[in-house]
Amino acid sequence: MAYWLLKTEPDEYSIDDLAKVDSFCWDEIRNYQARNLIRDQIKTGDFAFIYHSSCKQVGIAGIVEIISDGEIEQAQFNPEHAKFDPKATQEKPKWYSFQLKFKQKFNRIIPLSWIKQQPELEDMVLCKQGRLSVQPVTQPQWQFIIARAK
DNA sequence: GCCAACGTTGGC
DNA sequence: GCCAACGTTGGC
Repeated sequence: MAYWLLKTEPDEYSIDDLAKVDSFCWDEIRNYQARNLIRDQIKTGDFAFIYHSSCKQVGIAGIVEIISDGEIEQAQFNPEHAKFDPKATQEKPKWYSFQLKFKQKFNRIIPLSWIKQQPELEDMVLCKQGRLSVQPVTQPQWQFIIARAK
């Protein structure tokens, strides 16, 4: 089982929105590093942090469970869709998505500023590479953050 | 809203 | 395949 961190702008879609639905398709990712992780590595039964970016309280807001492997994303084929990709074909899709479901909202956001201060978390992708919207989390990092959330 | 850091595009 | 120009992300 693997752990992940998923960024979202809460003004667009937040942990509270996730809590309202049975499941949700995490799509519209248009970054090759993230795409490769989704296509090749994300599996049913993995868990992920939901991270709120570009907002007042930047940080980790809660936990979701991954409930599908990576699957071909549909928006890329839809000319009406903002994320339509004219270079993608059914035979050669470019982008991938996956399904997830809400597990838990933390009582308080775990702030990025706190994460950056922890020596145990200094190797987190979040600290090293700001811009990756789907990123792996190691088990020690996951456990360390979970402990703080309690 | 600014702007640094990073990713993508496209001419050569 | 290099790299300059451009676009986007995302913290502050």
